[in-house]
Amino acid sequence: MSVYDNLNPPQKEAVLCTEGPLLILAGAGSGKTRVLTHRIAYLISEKGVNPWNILAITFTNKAAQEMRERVNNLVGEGAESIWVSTFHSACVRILRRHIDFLGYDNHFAIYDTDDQKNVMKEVYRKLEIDTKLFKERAVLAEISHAKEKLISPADMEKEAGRDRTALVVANAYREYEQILRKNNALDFDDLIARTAELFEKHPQVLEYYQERFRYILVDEYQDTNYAQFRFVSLLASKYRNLCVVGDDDQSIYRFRGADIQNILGFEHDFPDTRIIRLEQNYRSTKNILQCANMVIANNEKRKTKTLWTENEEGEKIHFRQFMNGFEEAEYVVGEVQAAVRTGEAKYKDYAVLYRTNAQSRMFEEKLLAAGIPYKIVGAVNFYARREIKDLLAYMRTVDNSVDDLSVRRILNVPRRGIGDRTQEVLQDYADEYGISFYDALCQIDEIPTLKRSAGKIGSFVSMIRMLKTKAEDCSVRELLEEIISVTGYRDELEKEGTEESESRLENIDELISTAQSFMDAAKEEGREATLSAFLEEIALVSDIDTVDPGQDYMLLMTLHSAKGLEFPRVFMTGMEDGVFPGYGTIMSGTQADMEEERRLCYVGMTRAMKQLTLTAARQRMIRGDVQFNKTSRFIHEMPREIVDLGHTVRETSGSVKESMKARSGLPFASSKPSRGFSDTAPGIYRNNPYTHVPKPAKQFQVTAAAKPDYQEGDRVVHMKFGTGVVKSIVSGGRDYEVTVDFDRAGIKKMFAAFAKLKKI
DNA sequence: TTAACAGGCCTTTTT
DNA sequence: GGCCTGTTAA
Repeated sequence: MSVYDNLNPPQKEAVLCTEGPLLILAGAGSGKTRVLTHRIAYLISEKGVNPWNILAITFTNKAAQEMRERVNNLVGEGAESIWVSTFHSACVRILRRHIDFLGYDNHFAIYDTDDQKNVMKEVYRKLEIDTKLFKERAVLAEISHAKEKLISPADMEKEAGRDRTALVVANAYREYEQILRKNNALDFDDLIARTAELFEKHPQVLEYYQERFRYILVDEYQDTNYAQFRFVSLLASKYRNLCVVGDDDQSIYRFRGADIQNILGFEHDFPDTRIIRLEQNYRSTKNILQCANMVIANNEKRKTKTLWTENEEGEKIHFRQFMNGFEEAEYVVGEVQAAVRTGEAKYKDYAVLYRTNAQSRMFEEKLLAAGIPYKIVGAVNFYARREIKDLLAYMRTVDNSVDDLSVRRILNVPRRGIGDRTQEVLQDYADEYGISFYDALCQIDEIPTLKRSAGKIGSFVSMIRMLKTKAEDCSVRELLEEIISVTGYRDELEKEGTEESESRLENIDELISTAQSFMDAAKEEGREATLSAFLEEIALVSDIDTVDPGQDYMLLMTLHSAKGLEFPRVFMTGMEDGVFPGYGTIMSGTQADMEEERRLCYVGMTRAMKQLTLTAARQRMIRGDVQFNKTSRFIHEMPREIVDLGHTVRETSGSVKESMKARSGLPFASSKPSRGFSDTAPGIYRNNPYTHVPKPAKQFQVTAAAKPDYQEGDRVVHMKFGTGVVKSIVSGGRDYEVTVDFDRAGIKKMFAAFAKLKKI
């Protein structure tokens, strides 16, 4: 009896089939991590493959960590030389060694979204782009998409042709790249794109890694983008031992460039592919699975498959609707509290999932009040906090003073009386002589116009110099502590004495302990704890990675963050049209967009092992004002006979159960959406002890905005965009969404109440 | 040069 | 509701 006998037949087949391209279509909870880890073990112990020759790629650090642990347990000796990492960190490792082939310094910095925005600001200033006409976010998104497809600024420019708008973006892209290069920095997309470029331009480097990684495994293949596909296929093209695992039904990152074609066309990209399907689910109850299957079956674009399970039938799916988000949160908190009190469950058995991060606030308040331990994943990344970024910018300056962005960030933090004006002069000087911002600081005496600030800048420079010297022979932690004290950063916050400064200080302490544990970990693994390595690790860490399974707290996160995780009990909240699926998808989305939302729903549902509760609110505060939403269309797609609606139902209007019975036999999916659950009679679902007495119905009438006094085809004038023609007017619940083709600014979509268009 | 205030604009989703 | 930008007063 070997370890492989515990696998079911298709799983076993996937483990044993080690040579050549292999596509494993693994449904949710079908044990794919198990297959991957056993496969690695099999390669090493049965096939005599050198661990050194194996590369396993995952999407999140957490998944990588988990796989690493399981591989370690299975393999023992030699496991540490297997590369188990995310796309991003694998690429960083490669680039640190070989990016000099592309003319970069191997000490490059990694820019996060925040840094990218700052670079963009500089681009706008240089090219005199109007922030009103081109949103930074949008341009950055386009650049990102270009990089995901390995499109260079030159390609983009060609493609733009004579399209003015597209040309501006292409120019911005080129300038953006120049700044990054000058700062010796890469953004997230670059990590992949530059590695692919490196492989393509330097065959000898590619060959080195092809020899190194003879066996490649890729998890979550449905979420890879073109650049990642390139990276993987280049690496695998020599030995062709490529095993990818994925599930087209769980593809939820199309918006950031994931190309579902990668998985659907895998057999085409790699002829002679063996395909194995894993359809037995080991995670969820029959009811949960059936419900999820029913929902996903509404998608047209998918490889049809049906998950099944031998698990017990389990509880019904619970659905509860409330008057507002407030009561929804109270219900969730109450349920958890009750179950924990009776010993039926632990906090860590629970996860609360929602569509957007903004929805976490309500739950956070209630949990805080109830004294329940919880952790919110991903709301504001720890490393994105101001104080942390400031301190990291100091460290980055010490590490790589060509990184203008970091130097500029800290030049006047804490306040040193060096203002914008001075910065501008310095930047101009640096630009003129083609030197870095930091070098300009060093040459302050050469700039006559800055006599007055020369002293302040001089002392800043000597402080950085001192830190640089210090960094050479002290640990990361010592350097950090030195920075905190010598800059007066801590003193400044301590003087403030507000609640906010208090929490900032706490964060700083946490950063210090992060540095310490980084050093400890490095020591244990026999690595050197260099400053660069520390900065790199931090750049690639996300929130979910810091979840400690030993602690008993409940988790709150977006549906996206939940992918790859499982919980005994799951709440999916905000199940309303307009929230989930989102407003934008309903109003202006394509069918493909809606299908992605549905897959997201499927992902959420299949996270649950034993208990799944769906909640919705009738009215909800969104962006400051109240919105009224129908129950999510996804709810209506679930089979009603396995959904429990709660029991406390107002008798007068006929119980819900009664009215349901009248349509018995019909799954929700086939009754008209608006009738499946009552959306018209408020106050029916008084199904929890916290529910307040419902208010009179008229309070919940939707008061639509006044219809605009222009029509389709009319010429209108807008304050900023000038004149244009109205293309369409769509009623969007509380306001009208107007699409206008402006003479100068192009096509814009806007809300009538905001836009204040005037007919001319 | 900076702090304080008003107004615009916004939201998916993340490595 | 909160973040960012631009304006103004000190």
